[in-house]
Parts: sequence; structure tokens; C-alpha cells
Amino acid sequence: MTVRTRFAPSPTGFLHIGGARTALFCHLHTRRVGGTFILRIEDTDRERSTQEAVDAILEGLHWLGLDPDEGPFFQSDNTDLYLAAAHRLLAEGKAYRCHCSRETLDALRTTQREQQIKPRYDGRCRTRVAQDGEPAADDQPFVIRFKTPTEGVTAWEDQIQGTIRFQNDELDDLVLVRSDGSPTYNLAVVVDDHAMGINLVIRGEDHISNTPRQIHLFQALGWEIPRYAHMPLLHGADGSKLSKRHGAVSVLQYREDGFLPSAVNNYLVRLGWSHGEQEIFSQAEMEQWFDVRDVGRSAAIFNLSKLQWVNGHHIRAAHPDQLLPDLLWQLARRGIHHPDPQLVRAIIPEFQPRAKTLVEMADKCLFFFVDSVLPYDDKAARKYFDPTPPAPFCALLSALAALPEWQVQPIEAAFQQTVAQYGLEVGQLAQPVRVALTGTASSPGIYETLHLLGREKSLHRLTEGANRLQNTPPAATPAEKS
RNA sequence: GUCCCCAUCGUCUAGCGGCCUAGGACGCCGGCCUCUCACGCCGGCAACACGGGUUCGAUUCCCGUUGGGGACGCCA
Repeated sequence: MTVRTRFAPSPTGFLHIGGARTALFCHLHTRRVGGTFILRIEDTDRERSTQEAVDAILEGLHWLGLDPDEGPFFQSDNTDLYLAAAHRLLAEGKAYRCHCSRETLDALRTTQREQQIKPRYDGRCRTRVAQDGEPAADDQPFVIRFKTPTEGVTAWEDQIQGTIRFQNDELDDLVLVRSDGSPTYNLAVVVDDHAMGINLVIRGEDHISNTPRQIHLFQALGWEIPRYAHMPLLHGADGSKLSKRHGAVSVLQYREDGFLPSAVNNYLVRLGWSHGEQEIFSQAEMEQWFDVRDVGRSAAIFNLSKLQWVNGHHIRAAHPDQLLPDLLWQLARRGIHHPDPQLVRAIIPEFQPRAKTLVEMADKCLFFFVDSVLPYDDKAARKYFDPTPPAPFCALLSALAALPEWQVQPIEAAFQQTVAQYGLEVGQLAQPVRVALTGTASSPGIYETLHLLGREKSLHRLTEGANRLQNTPPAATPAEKS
């Protein structure tokens, strides 16, 4: 039988990293078994659902390469279906009308909490109906409640958690239809899971307590119960469920921050799942090996530095052309709107091993694209540049200026010659040159940097550097002071 | 409070009774490489929550304790 899974977010906010992981697990599992991955937007709460959230979720999934095979479907389009199921249950005596006011229910819960027992509906309207038939007060607002079995146990073999069982008398009669006539979550889920032929539900373990209720509904409606796999939650640094308040940001924020979707997926898949001692996975490997039944049962804490490390791997493994659009976008955000695409493409390989994110890459390569001479970093200037004697620096400048061809080999030769002439180590010349070129003490190889920066910019910056060296009085000249 | 779930280095994990003086990865600390920074390589620090069982033998099985998380809505 073909596996059909669904990812069912409610559009009340962006897609955060925890939701993305749920979607990823659904997606990967269906890929491996050749199943169908369905996206269903659970917008039965019309008050809190927004179009912006729908768009953000769609965009986030798309960025991660988790586009659904079917959907998105919207529960708001299926209201009739849900209500039909509710009325069928009502007609079959498996549900009833409850006229309790919110105030009554609030008071009930308050009392129960005070008595330190689990807050739950006590079924007072269920018994009244049993005695009196349909209550007369149909003009009064009412909700439709499900008659939850009062005895026995409900259990299922969870694909991740193993056997989970609930005592039925722990559960109360849940609301199926609100007093405004709209269906609630548990009803809609069951009707849709059935209607869409969902046979494997992969979701967060915060839904475990909904599962016995949903099983009851499947049974009452006479429908086949899907298999369930409840994934352990992803926790924030404080160890509690990821929330908007604590650490949960949109997955699209990770795009902004220079992460690759393949890296985010790779990082996420290793939270609760492993394949031998392998850490780095391609999308194809994940799709080939991931099985939801291999997922562990304990929650994981989100760890940014591991994500960064994984991202670094994916940046290094990527073809430079793949990185080009993202780097151009990052440069644009830094005010570099029309860099020479050839140059950008050419420098990428130099920065792949040097950047864990594209943000870092853009920051580090910025010196290639600005026109003005960069201000020198204080520490770099003090340590490497200012102590440099002007003579070899100027000699190198002349040698470079005289180069017939601006290529790596001749540049290196000029360096070697100057270094030999003055009896220096390469670093003694390379570092001040690096500071003059980049304003910092770190960059790709100095020959490559000179070559890629180009003759004009290089000579200009070196000339400025030479001037600075020559105009700076030697460090220890107390003469001027006294 | 009640119910459900979880429990190996700081973090992610391997381990499915003896192969464990507990393996890998991130991070951290040394070192090597080296024109800098990275990458890469080598090494180090670092964990089976506790108490009972079961067993010839428990990280591994069972029970309890403690700790953590989740759920208790006319939200999803």
C-alpha cells in the first residue's frame, strides 16, 4: 500500500525550525518508500489564521525543497465535510449538544484545579440528554460534543514511541463543533486524514494526547485508523519547546543569515536520527536512508554552532555557480549592487573553505568590490603594517608595477625576488601587503588576492600603503617630542 | 495537580547482555601544515542521573526515585 503522509501546519505564524523538521521527516520518509507527501493548511481557526502566514509557510517549505506532492489543501474549504461528520455522529447518538456556557466551564476548571485533579468537562449535558431526550433550549447557543468512551483503554503502536496507552476515563467529551457552527481541530483532522487517505501521521509529540481522541473519532465514524509516528520535539537552548518567544525564528531567517537549505536539512535530520557515524548527508542520501522508525525518542536541543559547521561543509561541497546568486544577494545587501559577475564567480572558490555562512563570505570578500582604499584594522596595522620598513614594500610595488602580465606566477616571482633581495621571510612582506590590500590581517593567499583584485586596484592600494609607510616617522623618534 | 513521554560527554548521537579501560561528531584546549585566516591532519579534556532487582555478567532488561519535557481550550 502506498504511504500517504501529510504536514499540517496551522497558519498562525511563520514556519519555524521545529516545524521544518517535522516537514522534513515526513518528506524524507515518503521519498524513501515512494509515497505521497501532502500539505494541508489547518486554518479552522479563522480568527488567527492569516494569508501572510500561509505564504511564509509555503515559501519556507519551498526554500528547503520540501514542496508537497499534493496540496496545499485548506481546511477552510472543507467545512461542510466536517459538519456532515458531526451531524452524523449526532444522529447516531455518538455526540450530543452541550449548552454549558464558557463561564460554567471556566468555573468548573477552576474548581478542578483547586482540587488538584485534571481539568476536564464533566459531561453534565451528556447525561441530561440521556434522560430528557433533546433539550428544549435549541434557541440557546450550543456546541456539539463527542461521547468519549468512559471505560476501557485506547492504545496504538507508535512508530517512534512504541506502545502508548491511555485510560479512556482520563479523557473528557471534546467539542466537535463550536457554538458559532465551526468545526474544531480534532474533528477536522480525522475527517481530512480519512478523506485524503492518510495512512501514516508523522507529527510532533505534543500531539500525543490528541491521538486517543482522534482514534475514538475514527472508530465512531467507522474509518480505518492511520499509523502514527510522534517525533520528539526540538527544544530551544533553555530546554523547553521552541516557541516564538524563545529561539523560534522563521526558517527564512536562516536564508537571510547565509545558510544553505541542504545544510539546514542535513543538520535537522541528525537531530533524533543517525546513520552510522556519518554526519554529512546529501539530499539523495537522506531520502535513501531515512526511516521514521529509526528516529529516537528523546528531545534534542537546537545548537547553532553545529549548524554552522554543517553549513561550512555544504558551502565547501557546493559548486561555485550554485553559490553565486546567494552571494550576489548578500553583496547587494551590503550596497554592492553591480559587481562584476565574473569576478564574484572567480573569488568564490577562494572563500569556500573560509566561510561557514554566505554572510561571512560576503563580509570577507567585500574588499574586492569597494572602490575606495579601506581603513586599516587597528590591530592589523599595529602588528603587521606599521613596523614594516618602507624599502622592501616599495621595491615590491615597483616590481609589481613593472609586471608585463598580471598573473599569479609572475606576481609570486616578484614577491620571491624582493624577499630574497632583502633577506626577508615571505610573511614579513605578505602581511603588510595584505593589510594594504584588504585592511585586515586575513585573506586568501596573497598572490591569488593580488591577482583577483586586479592590477589597477592592487597598485592603487599598495601605493597608498607605501605613502603611509614613508610618511610615518620611525616608531622611536623622541626628538620631535622634546 | 492529573495523564503521557523521555533520561549516555556542555550539545547531537553510537550502543539493541559479555566485542565498552563506552565509539563518533560539534564546541573547547594543545600541536602539525602555513604568507595570514580558514580548510585539512594529529592529540587532549569530557558522559552511562540515583537506588533496587533479573542474570554468571548490566550502559543495555524490569521496578522505583529524582530530573526534564509535553498535554490538560468553543487553539492547533
